[in-house]
Amino acid sequence: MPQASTAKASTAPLGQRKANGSSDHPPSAAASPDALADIQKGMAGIFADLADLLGNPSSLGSIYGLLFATPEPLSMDEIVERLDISTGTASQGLRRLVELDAVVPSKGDGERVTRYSAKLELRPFVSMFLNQQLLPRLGKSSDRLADLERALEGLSPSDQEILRFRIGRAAKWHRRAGMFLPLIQKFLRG
Amino acid sequence: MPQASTAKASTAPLGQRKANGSSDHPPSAAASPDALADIQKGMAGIFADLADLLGNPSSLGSIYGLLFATPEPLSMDEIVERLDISTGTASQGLRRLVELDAVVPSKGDGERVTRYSAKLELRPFVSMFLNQQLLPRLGKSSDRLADLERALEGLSPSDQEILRFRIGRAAKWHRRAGMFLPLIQKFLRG
DNA sequence: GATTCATTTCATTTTGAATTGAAAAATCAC
DNA sequence: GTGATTTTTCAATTCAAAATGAAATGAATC
Repeated sequence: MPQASTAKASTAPLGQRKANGSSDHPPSAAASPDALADIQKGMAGIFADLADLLGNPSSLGSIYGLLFATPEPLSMDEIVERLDISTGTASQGLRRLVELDAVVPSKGDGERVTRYSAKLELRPFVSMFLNQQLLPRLGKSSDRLADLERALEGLSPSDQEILRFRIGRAAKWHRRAGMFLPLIQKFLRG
Repeated sequence: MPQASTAKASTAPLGQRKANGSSDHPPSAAASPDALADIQKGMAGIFADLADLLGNPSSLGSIYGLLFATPEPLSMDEIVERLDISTGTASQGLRRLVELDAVVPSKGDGERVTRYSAKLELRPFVSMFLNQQLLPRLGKSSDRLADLERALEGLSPSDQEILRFRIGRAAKWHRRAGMFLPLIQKFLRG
C-alpha cells in the first residue's frame, strides 16, 4: 500500500483547519498543535487498514475515515488536500462510497462544490464486502463444485468413491458458509 | 485481504480458473482423456480463489486443492509439474501449509522424497485466516482507537463531543466484531 | 568421502491492482 | 451565450506482493 495507513506524525499535508482560529479550547490538557487533524489522520489510517482487510483499495478507507472524523462535510478538494491523494483517486473513491451508501453528498444552496459526509453506521462498509466479495465468490465456487461432481463419472470406481467423498466435503462446507453469511448480516444489523 | 483478484481470463498459469478444459459436456459417459486431472485442476482453481479471497497467495490454494483432489500423496516435484509452478513457490507454499496443519508430510520407508497429502477438514484453511489476518488486525485497530480517544482532550468542546460519539461508535463496532469471531470459529467446528 | 537427488533460500523479475495526472466533460455564475 | 470552476475519465505509471529460477544447502546412498 502506497501511502495512507500507519498513522504517524505525518509529512504535513493535513495542515489547516479553517474557522476556529485558535481561540477556544479550554479543556484540560492541550496536546498537538492540531489535535483534530491528528484524529482525522488516525481514523483515515484505521479505515484504510479495514478496507484493505476487506479487499478494497485502502484509499476508500482513508476517505471514509477522514469523513467519519470530520464534523462538517468536506469538498473533494479538501479531501485531496488532507489525504494527499490524487483527484482521480478521490473522485472514484467518493463515487464508490456514495454507491455503497456509506457517504452522503450534498450541495448547499448556491454552492458550486459538492460536499461529502460519512454516514455513521459502519454496516455499509462491511455489508459491501459481504455482498460484493464473499457472496458472489461463494456462489461461483459452488457452481464449480457441482461441475466437478458431474465430472466424477469419468473416473475409475475406486477414485470415484474417494473423490466423491472429498468433493462432498468441500460442498458441504460451502453450503455451511452460505448459511452463515446472512446470519452475520443480521448480527451486524442488531 | 489484500487483493481482490476477480478471476482473470488470460495469462492463467495457476489453477485453471475455468472448468472447460476442452470437451466438457458429455453428461453421462466418460469425457476427458484424464478426468482425474480435470478434477484436480478444478479443485486447485477453486481453492486458489478461496485463498485469494482470504488474503493469501493463490498458489497456497492451488497446492492445497490439488492435494485435496488427489487420493495418494504427492511429491513436491509432482506438484510443481502438475500445477506448473516454480520449485520456490512449491517449497514455500508447502512449508506454510504444513505449518497451518492443512497438509501432512510423510516419508515412506526407504524413500528419498517427502510426499504430501491434504488434511480433509477445511477448517485449518479458514481458521488460519481468522487467526492470522482478522484477529491481529482487529486488535491493532482497537489499540489505535483507544489512542484516538485519548487524543480527544486537545479538541474544542464542541468537536470533542462530536468526535467522542463517533469514535465510540467505531469502537463499539470493533468490540462487536471481536465477539463474533470466536462464535464463527465455533460454528466452523461444529 | 564422494555422488546424486531433493529441498530451501533469496536476489531478480513479473504482474496487476492502485494511483496518478492531465485532458475532456460537465456544471454553474454571470 | 462566455468564462471559470469542479468533476470525471482513462492511458500511463508506480509499487508491493507473488513468482521465478538458479545457486546453496541438506540428506541419503554407496
